[in-house]
Amino acid sequence: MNPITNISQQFAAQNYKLTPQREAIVKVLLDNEEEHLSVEEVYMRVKSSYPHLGLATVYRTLELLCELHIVEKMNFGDGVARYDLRDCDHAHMHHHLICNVCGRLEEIKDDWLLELEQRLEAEYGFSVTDHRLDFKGTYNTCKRSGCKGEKERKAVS
Amino acid sequence: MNPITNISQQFAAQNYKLTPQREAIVKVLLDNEEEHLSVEEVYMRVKSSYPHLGLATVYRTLELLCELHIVEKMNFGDGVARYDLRDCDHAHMHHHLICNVCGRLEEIKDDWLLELEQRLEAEYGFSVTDHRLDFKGTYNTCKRSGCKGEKERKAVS
DNA sequence: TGCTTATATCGTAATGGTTACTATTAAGAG
DNA sequence: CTCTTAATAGTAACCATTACGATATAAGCA
Repeated sequence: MNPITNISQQFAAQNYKLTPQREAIVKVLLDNEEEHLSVEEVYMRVKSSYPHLGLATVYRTLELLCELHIVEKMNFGDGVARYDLRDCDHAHMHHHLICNVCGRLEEIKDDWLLELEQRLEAEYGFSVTDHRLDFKGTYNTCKRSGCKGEKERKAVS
Repeated sequence: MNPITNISQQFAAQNYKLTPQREAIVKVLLDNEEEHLSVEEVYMRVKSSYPHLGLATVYRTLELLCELHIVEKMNFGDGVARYDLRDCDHAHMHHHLICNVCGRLEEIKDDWLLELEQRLEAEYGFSVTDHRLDFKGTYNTCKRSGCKGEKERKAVS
């Protein structure tokens, strides 16, 4: 199904309207699915298709999308919140690799934690609704070139 | 070894001094090892043993402790940075359970990810230096009482 | 003991991401 | 068409964090 139609239905299901502004924001997210955009970045990009849109609307819309579990808010420790479309029912099933040297951020789509989550349920009486798994380290192909260098990285989120 | 002495040596090893202010801050961290204190919380507590201490010093000291890998800076999405003493060589070997209902935060000391990290090395050419694993969900013993209620929780980090 | 230099601290002003607020506009209901 | 409610725009306020200038403490050296 067309993802916009799909999201529109999710809005309607909870008595929210998919206004042109909201639609423009959702489109930016869909067009940049691979990236983790900050509010400011979303704002910049949406301006080209909807120049009159206000920053506050971006904040409000992203918060709403979060509530509807359409996007996920995340924080990589660089001082700004970043947003990521959730992949339908695979919701939380992805992890991140963050390179200390070049800052590259790769997403891994597999879910490696099902077994662990079962163990949490059994041993801790804790039923998981979401998780987050980030690895920091270096790509072996990256070890020589000091694009940013580990030294100047700010402390980690 | 006395943890203060140990940390003092780590300071000296990198030509930093363990001033009374810094020592007071470290002591607060040691005395609250189980909690993840925010800067403001550290500031409040350290005031009782060192009333004259300034907020900026807390910020600077925690940043320094971060650089020395004595504490870890983390972000749980509540808008403030929180700090956690690193457990000597087990550095990154702990995970978090965060309860949606009551907001409780439990720490799990085991490292469950060694196998995964080997796989990352082999399949992705990525060598891990640190990781972070947080689970969100609910404790089964917690399901009834609506201390905070999931509804009013802010969107997740 | 004094002088010099570097390091830390203090208090506060500035910064910048985020939130709150007021007026205005658009959408539905009757 | 009018009333009511929801959404947006623009901006002011908020608050955690950082930067800054002045003062104080410690170390090195004569």
